[in-house]
Amino acid sequence: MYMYYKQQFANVLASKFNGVISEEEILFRIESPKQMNHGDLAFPCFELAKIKRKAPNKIAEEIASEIEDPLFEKVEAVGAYINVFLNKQKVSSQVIEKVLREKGEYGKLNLGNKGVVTIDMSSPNIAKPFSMGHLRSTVIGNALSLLLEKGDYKPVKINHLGDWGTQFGKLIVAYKRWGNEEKVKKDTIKELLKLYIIFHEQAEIDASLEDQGRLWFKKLESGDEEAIALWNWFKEESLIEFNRIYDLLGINFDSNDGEAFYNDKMNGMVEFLAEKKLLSNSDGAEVVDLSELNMPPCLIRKSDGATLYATRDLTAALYRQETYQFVQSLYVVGNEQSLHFQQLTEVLKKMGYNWANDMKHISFGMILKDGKKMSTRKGKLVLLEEVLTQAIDLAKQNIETKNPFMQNKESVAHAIGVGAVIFHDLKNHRNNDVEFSLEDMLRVEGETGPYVQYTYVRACSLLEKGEYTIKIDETVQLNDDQAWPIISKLMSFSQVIERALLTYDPSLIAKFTIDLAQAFNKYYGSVRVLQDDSHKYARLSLVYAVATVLQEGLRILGIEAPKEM
RNA sequence: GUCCCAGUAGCUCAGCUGGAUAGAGCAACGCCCUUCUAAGGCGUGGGUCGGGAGUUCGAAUCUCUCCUGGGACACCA
Repeated sequence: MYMYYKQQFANVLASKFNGVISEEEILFRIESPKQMNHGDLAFPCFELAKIKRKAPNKIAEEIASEIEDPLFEKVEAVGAYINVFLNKQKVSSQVIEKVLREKGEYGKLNLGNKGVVTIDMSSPNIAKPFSMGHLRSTVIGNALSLLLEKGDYKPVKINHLGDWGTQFGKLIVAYKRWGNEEKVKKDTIKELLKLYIIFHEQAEIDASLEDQGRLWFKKLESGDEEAIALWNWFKEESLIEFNRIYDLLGINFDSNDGEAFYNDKMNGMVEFLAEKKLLSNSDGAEVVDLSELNMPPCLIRKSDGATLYATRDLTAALYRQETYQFVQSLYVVGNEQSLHFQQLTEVLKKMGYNWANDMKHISFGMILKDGKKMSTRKGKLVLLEEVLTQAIDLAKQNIETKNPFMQNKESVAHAIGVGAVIFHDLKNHRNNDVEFSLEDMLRVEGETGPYVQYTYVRACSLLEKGEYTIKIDETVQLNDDQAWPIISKLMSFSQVIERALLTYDPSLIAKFTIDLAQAFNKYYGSVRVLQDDSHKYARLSLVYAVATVLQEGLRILGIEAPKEM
C-alpha cells in the first residue's frame, strides 16, 4: 500500500519536472519523514537545485504550490522539502478495507512462485543437550522460512543434525572408560555430557586420548559394529530430547538429514575433487588449496583418511542442489563459522558450480556468558528446556493473578512463555552478540512478545464485546485523526516484509509488531472504541485490521497469538 | 600477526539505499483503573552517536586511521 502512494506521488512530481529528473530517480529520492508534522511522504530538492541552478527551497515552494490531487490533503514546502500529507479519510478506508478483504494474506508479496530455498537450521549436536545457542539458529531459521513463504518462495527446512564426526569417537572412548550403562540409560543426555566433559579434562593430562577418539571415529566411519551400535543409541536418545523441545517451540522440519546421512555420498564428492585436480597433500592430509584467495586450505580428509566437517558440508551442498534445485541455499549458522562458509563457497566455485553463489551464510551473534563464549567442552552452557519451562511457569503465575477465571490457562501460558523467549531472540538484529540473561528473556513488559500478544488480546476483546462482523460492502468511514499513526504503520507492512526478506532479518518484523502495538495502545488509551456513534463500525474495523496484522506479524516470527490472556 | 563482527542515553537496543530538532524499551521519579484486560497509557530527567581526519550542500550512516570488546585462523563441529 505504501508503495502505491509513493508511486502516486512520484507520478505527480514527474509531471511537474518535465523530465529534468526521471520518475525512477524521483521514486528513489522520496522518503518518509521521521516526524508526523512533516507529513507522510517527502521529496528533498537538493539534487534538483544543482541541475536547475536554483535554490532548493525555491524549487520546493514552486512545485508544492502547483500540486493539486485529491489523494493529498495538504502539500507544503518546508525548507528544501516538498512534504505531502495523504488524505487521511480516503487512505484510511482503502487500507482498512484491504486488510478486511485479504485478512492473513495481507502483506503477501505476490510475485509468482520464486523457487525453492533450502534452510540449513537448528542443527544441534546429538549426545549434547540442546543449548541456547541452537535456539538462535532454530528460531531465526523458522522465521526466515515463514517470511520466505510470505514472499512466494518455497522454503525447505533442513535440520542438519550434528550426528557425525570425531566427537563421537571421543564420546565412545569416554563411555567405554568411564561410562555406566545404568546411569546413561536413566538420563542419557546429561550423562553423555558429563562423559564428554570428563574426556576433555582428561585429554589435557593424557594426550593419547585424542588419538583414541580419532581412532574410534575412524572405526565408526568404516562400519565397526560396536561403534555403530553405540552411536545409534546415543542418537536415538538425543532425538527424543530434541523433539520434546521442538514440540515446545512449535517448530518442525522438512528434512532431518544430518551429517551422517551423507556418509555414503562423500567418496563420490572426494573423487570428483581429485578428478578436477583440486586436491593436494599437506602433512598427510588431503586439502584444497585456497592460498591465492588468502584463505587457509580447506581440509577434505584427515591424515588417517577420515572425513571432516567441510567434507560433509560440501557433499550436502551438492546433494541439496541436485535434490531441490534451490534458487537460494541458506545456512543459519553462527558468526564464528564465516571462514568455513567462505571456504565452502570457494571450493564449490573451483569445482565449477556457479550456484555456489546462491548459498548464503545467515550468520548470527553468540550467546555470551560473562562476556565470553559458552563452551560445551567445559560444561558452561544453559539448557533451553529449563529456560522455556521457567518462562511458561512465569506466564502461568501471571495468568493466576491477572485473569484467574480464564479457560485454557495451560495453552495460553505456553503461548506466552514460549513467545517471550522467541521474541527476545528475534527482536534484535541477528548479528549482535547477546549476553545471556534469564531476567531479560522472561520480561513481559515493554518491547516484548507478551506486550504484542497483550495488545492483540485487547483488540480481540473489543471485537468480541462490540460483536464485530465484517461487512465487506460497507465503506469504512474513519473520522478521527488519532488513528493515523496506526494506518500509516499498517500500510507499510508489505514494505517491511520485503525488506526483511531482502536482508534475511526477522527483527524488522518484530520491530514492526512493536511499533504497531504501541500505536494501537496509544489509540486505545485516548479513544473509546465501543462508543455508540456512527463511526463505531469504522473504529472496530480498524481494530480488526490491527488484530489481523499483529497476529500475522507474530505468526511470521513463529509466535502464537492467544485471544485471551 | 591476518581476517570477520561490533562500539549510539546508567543498561538493552532502533535509526531504511547519507537528509530536516538522534528514537524506543528497561531502570529512576510523578500521574492515570466506579467506563473497552494496568502484561497498558501519559509525563519528567538523561546523549562529545568510541577518538581523530577526510568526502559532501548535508555524515550516527560513506572512506582512511587509531583505540576498545568479541570471534575465526588445518587434521573439532
